[in-house]
Amino acid sequence: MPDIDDSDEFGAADLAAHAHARLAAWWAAEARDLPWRFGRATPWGVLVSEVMSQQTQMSRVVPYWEAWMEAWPDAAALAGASTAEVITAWGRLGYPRRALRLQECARVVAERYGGRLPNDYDALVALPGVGDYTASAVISFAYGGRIPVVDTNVRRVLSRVFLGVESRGGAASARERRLAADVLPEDGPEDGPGGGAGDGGGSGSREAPSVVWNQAVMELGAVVCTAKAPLCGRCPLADVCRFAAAGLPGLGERRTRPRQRFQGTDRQVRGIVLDALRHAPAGATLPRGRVEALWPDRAQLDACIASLDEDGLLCIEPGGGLRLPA
DNA sequence: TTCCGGATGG
DNA sequence: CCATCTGGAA
Repeated sequence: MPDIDDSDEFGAADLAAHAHARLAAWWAAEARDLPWRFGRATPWGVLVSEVMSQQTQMSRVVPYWEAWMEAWPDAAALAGASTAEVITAWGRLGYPRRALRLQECARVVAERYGGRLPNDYDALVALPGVGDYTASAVISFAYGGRIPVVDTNVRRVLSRVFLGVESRGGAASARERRLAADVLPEDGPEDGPGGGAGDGGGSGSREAPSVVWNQAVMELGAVVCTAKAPLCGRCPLADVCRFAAAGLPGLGERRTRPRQRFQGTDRQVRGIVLDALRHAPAGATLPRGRVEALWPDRAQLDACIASLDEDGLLCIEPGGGLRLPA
């Protein structure tokens, strides 16, 4: 289905030609040297980096990723770890359910795919903890495949540059997805899959234009084209950006819902409980008395413990003591 | 005080 | 739609 606004389509395609070259040059000069970039990580390592990065700033992810990959270099290794080890190693990255899903994912990859991460979208998106974003990111960044990668940063950048408006909260709109597909550069015949990480000798020298574009758009959104305070003075696309040309209308107006505070929420309580378990001796049970001292609101505490139990993040012993799952 | 690379599963 | 986690920086 073609875009309703034809003039917009042609305009976008025109801007894209400039944007591709500008962003590629910017990426070559400015990309942060993260350890899973430039062909230095296996596809599995790239997947781990994406899962960790979904929830945490890169600067905090890097040391966790390095320790994690050293402990469990591939899916088979992670599949063989105990759940308690995995939860402990996840540390304070946050959203520990994702650590469990990553291990479930590793077990599926190990058992069903012989330890090799699939390289097709349908197989990837069927893995535990892998949705559209992560599947696309793995195909592009790890396998060098040509596919749009759409996360919040990408939506914000593309919407600003090509449409001149802020992207809206909630799921990506059909128009945003179409835009991401429309402006994705074509890859030359010699730029096909395989140029990325994983196979290819690890030089990481030449990535396909679509791969560079995907990474560069995300990077631009992370460090320059930020939500509330974009650094247009340092943006390689500033002179072709429709949002800048329009005077940044409605800058930062994106969320429909005000952000939930953290203090006093179940999320904080769950974090406190899990952190106590991480610091208990390996395999030990945290006695009920110690558990009750963790949070003054007994009803909330017990509700959170029950939800952690349901999530598989801890086990409740008969006397009310808690321990990490085996 | 608000913001960060908010995606995934229910 | 809704819940999920953390801590440092701006």
